[in-house]
Amino acid sequence: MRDVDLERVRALPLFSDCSDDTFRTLTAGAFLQRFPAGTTLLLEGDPVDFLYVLLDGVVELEGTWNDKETTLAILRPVSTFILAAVVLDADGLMSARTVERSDILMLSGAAMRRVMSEDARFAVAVAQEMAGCYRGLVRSLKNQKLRGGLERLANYLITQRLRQGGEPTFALPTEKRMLASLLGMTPENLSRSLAALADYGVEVNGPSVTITRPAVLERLAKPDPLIDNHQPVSGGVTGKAQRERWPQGDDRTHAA
Amino acid sequence: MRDVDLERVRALPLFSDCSDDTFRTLTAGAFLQRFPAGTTLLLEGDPVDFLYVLLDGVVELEGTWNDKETTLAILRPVSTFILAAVVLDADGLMSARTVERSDILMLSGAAMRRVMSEDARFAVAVAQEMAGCYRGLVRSLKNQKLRGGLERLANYLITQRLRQGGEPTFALPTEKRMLASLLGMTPENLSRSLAALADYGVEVNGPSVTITRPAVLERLAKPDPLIDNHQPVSGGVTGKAQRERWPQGDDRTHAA
DNA sequence: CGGCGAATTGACGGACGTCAACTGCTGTGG
DNA sequence: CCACAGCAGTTGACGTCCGTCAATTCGCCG
Repeated sequence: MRDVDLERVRALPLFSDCSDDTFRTLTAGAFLQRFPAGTTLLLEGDPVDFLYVLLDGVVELEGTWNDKETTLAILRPVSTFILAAVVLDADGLMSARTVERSDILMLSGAAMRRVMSEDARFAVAVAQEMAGCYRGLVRSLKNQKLRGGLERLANYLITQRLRQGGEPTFALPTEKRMLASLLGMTPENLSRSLAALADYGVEVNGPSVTITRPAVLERLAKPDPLIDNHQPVSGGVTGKAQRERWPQGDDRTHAA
Repeated sequence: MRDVDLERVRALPLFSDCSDDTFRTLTAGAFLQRFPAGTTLLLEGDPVDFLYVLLDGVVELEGTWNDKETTLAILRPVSTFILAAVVLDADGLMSARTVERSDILMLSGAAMRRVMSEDARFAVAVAQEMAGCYRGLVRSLKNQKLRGGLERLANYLITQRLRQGGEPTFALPTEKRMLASLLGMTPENLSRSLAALADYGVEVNGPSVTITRPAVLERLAKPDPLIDNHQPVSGGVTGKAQRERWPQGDDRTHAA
């Protein structure tokens, strides 16, 4: 395993604060693996033996019931997933699939649990990570229950624009069918909703979206700091005025 | 504060494993307070200074957006809430309201955070609690996105019956309007859905519900261990056969 | 060049929200 | 003690949003 990758893992909030000993123990038994697109890493209901760390690529977390499935999160590097199942040594509640070819680090779940009780700082970091994930899900649930499809889409676009640097035009991060599932609608309906947003200054061209009149779109979307987590991604420059309106700094995007 | 109450708090998974020192530190600065029904304990977006422990009564957690509100959880004793905000020292993402007169223990959030980094066992317990809450929310989100209103209701009734001891007739734990909000529907629609379940052997009389043909109702509901957390509540006796079908033992019902 | 799957569009139906009227219960004040 | 206001719950009518089915186009990869 390359030092570069090790550095990137060490830089994660989850690991940045633990002792060198702890970090060595965790990474000693770990292995880095490259998966092709479309690989199922973990099946809903199966026991979870590893903590996964996505270093490169894209991973989808999905849930199933009665032959229907829904996307619960779309992960990009660097993020960890299925932490909750690891902490509790329980079966996974969702499946994990690579969307593109992905480099994934796998850390022994047993080692994680062992090390937690020895390194309080690490245990605290795990608790904080879990808390951030929890809050991400609270946001998702409010988003789902309180907003209609069009509003969810509008807010999603606003969030994406900010996450990708704030330029008026940006690219959708995945296939539209997956995006539809994430937003809790059918692909057909996403298509129609995107068309409907033309009236609000949204131009769509394949995966490329440009927001020509942000103010108009915002009046429809009514974004809310208690639902939409507009934290800028690494490299994003956040203006002072904006930081004041969106004071949250915590919250992971998700991750089980 | 009475010893009886202290014992009950100490018995919670969150506190059962920490050192006496830790527990004393936490409870030293704590106070037990009795609130009348309908009291807002915490407003969405406000900073959170305390970890709340519900010792008696009923508390509702709710979220708001655009003049609409939705119930995210209904808590009964003994449970903690807004742990996530305390761990991250962040603003609450949901409001908390007493539904009935409630006895609530309030623990200093600052003390919680301080003590976590000193007592690894406690930090682990916090991480586990957060993980359980997280998984509860994953279930909620799947429930919301994958099932229709009637199916959510049917599963809710099945879960309630099991939680209350498995008798064919049991009582709804709250007003129907709040239940409707929890299930993500309007009161009118809950009313209609309950009526519709008559065909599946459900008899409703005010707050009292009796399930006359469980098998028929289950065929509609299709309960799933990866969504419905049928863990029996204290005192509930779980048969062996059932334990095998529902092997989960973890997961808190929710709690922020 | 042919085929498959993603995306779009239209037509249709069902589920769910909204509005309104009515019932029954409870607590309050004359 | 009764009248009445107020609210939870129910029921009906209606409209809208959204899912389903089908047909078509487009781009990509074999």
